[in-house]
Amino acid sequence: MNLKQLSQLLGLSQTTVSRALNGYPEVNAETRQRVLDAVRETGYRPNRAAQRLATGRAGSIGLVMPTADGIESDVHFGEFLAGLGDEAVKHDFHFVINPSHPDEEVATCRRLVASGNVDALFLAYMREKDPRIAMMKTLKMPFIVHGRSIGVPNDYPFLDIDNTGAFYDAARLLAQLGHRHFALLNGPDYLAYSIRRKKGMVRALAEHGLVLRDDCVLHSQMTDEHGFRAMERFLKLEAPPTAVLCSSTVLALGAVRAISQAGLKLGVDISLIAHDDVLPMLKPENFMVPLTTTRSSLRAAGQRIARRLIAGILDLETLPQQELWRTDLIVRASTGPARAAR
Amino acid sequence: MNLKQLSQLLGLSQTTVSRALNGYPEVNAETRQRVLDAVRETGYRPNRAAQRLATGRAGSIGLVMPTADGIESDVHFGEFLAGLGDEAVKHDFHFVINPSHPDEEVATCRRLVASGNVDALFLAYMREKDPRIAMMKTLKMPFIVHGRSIGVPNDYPFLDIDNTGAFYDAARLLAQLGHRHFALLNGPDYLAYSIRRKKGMVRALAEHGLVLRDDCVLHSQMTDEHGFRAMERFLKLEAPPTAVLCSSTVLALGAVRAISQAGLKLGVDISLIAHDDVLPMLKPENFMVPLTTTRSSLRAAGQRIARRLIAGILDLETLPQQELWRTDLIVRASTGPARAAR
DNA sequence: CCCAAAATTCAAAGCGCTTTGGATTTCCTT
DNA sequence: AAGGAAATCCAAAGCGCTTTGAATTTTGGG
Repeated sequence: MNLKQLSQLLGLSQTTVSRALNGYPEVNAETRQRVLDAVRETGYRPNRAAQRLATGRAGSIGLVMPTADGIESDVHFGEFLAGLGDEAVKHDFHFVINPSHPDEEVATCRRLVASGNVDALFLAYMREKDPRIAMMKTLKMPFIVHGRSIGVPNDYPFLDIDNTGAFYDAARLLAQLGHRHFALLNGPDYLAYSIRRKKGMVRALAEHGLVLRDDCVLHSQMTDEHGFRAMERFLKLEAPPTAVLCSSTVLALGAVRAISQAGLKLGVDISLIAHDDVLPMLKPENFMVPLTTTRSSLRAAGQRIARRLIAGILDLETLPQQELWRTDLIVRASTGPARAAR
Repeated sequence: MNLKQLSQLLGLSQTTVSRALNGYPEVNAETRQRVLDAVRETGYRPNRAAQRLATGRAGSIGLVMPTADGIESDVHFGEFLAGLGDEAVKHDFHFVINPSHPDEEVATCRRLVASGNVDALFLAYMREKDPRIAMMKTLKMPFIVHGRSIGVPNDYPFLDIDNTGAFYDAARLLAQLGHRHFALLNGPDYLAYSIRRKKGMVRALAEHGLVLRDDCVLHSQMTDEHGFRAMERFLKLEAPPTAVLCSSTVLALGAVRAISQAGLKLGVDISLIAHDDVLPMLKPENFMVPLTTTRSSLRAAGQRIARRLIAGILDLETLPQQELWRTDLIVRASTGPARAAR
């Protein structure tokens, strides 16, 4: 059943039916109702490909999923996607997900845009001097960056959380509690948020005359295993850290295990603060020793980004182009005064 | 730059250029090379919408992501998606992901198919007597089911793991070790795999004259928290279970915590076997007490499904229509003889 | 009642690509 | 050198929808 058949059935022109369907004003209310009824009865669905070809719009937003054989998947991606989905489903939008090797994201983005399959692009996993931003600015396609790059003009639409501030606050709290030896379990070193978090931490430490030693820093995918192994390694150092910052509760999971396996008590012998993306799968308050965290819902970010993207495509409303969300520092039992300071 | 312009530039007809691009034989090798060169220089990209409209093919596979505001996201979804992606990226396919409230999956599937945006559909989160299968059979679109429904004719293409067998084996092992009181931490009760796993477990127990008590069964989303709370509850029973089966390492994570919090030793006081989807984020061998598991890589399943789907669309090769993968029972330290049986 | 303005409806022209059916050239064979 | 097959290439017809510009019908004021 296509438009032509439907219009013949109704004894109307394609034009009128099309207009009735798309809410144009110049169609008689009664006629419109007839059309709508016919649609319901026949189950007519416009062919999206044709619609797209005619309008140039696609009804979908594109994203590049960094993945490849042998590359670990990122838990956080799914949660973010769920957020995008919550919002997208309300407007009958869908996503076009283009998998890409992490090192070919620029090319993949370009292809995705050129494919005409998407109305807007979502960019994430920002790197330092990320070339995708400059590229997107040359195209006229709406886009939003989740996160921010570093070292490029800051004049693109983004939604980011205050990573620097979050880790500054966290590190400061621990420094104030008297800790002197710090460790950081961070995300991949090429990602902007990792860089910012480290920077925030280093700044706070500097204000207390402290430094972050290179051998107390991990940069890796955020899995339980990496957290465990790194923490294990840190604890074997001659002056092991007593204060640890984690970029994810998943890393924290492994770290906590290493800590208790070493016979140390979290919140007593060693303090830990993790960044909490509010993954339903793993809540910091449910850890054996509830975790102090810097919190910001990844899912909420996804919802917001979808909202902005869709608004941009549909010219609905003008939402702010740049948002920087604060994180909440939530103190639980995993942080306590340093031993020596007691 | 479109086909018309490109063909004018080359002094050829659109037909010839199109054929050169799509590998048809009736075009001179030299001419083809000229076309290819021109494409490289101009950066011409065919408009997918037009291509789609003309061919009816979309170059993408559709999937429905069950999500909604307030509904927890499923960690396993991301890992599976990564698998799909690994394979899809090799053939320049992408996904169209349609978010849907879990209760409206049938309608969403139908819409997705009707939209003409996808060449094939992937179905997951199968339920008992799942209506999507019958629906898909009436349409002519290729599809693959991840998992199997229950109580419907078994004549559709699927890839499933032997859930019944996995949990049968696991339960039998524990029964043989002398355990008499069992518990099950399972996925949502309406999902087919949950039902099968329970069935396999119940069968093994029956063979040993044992039963699975209703108050020792949890059906829920697979999160750490649910695992923790349920286990906590189980341990308060008058005759607490000494043998636990978990549908996911994520549930196991919470369960293990509840167990050690109760002062019990895993593998000694209580035995636990979890199903392991091989999530990079959470490996059973890294648990404080390494977990005995039934293992089957979710990502591998994703890869395989994408492979079959794409082969189906492109008529590449004929792959088996139904596959049932065995799971590996891997014994680690979380299982031991029952106390009383020592 | 008449006529201009407003309200509806329509025919037809794309959107950019694939593909059918033919036309034109080239290549062999006899 | 003629005839037919093979190799190339092309014009034009869609694919199903939106949208422009115009035609037709209604409406309302004088």
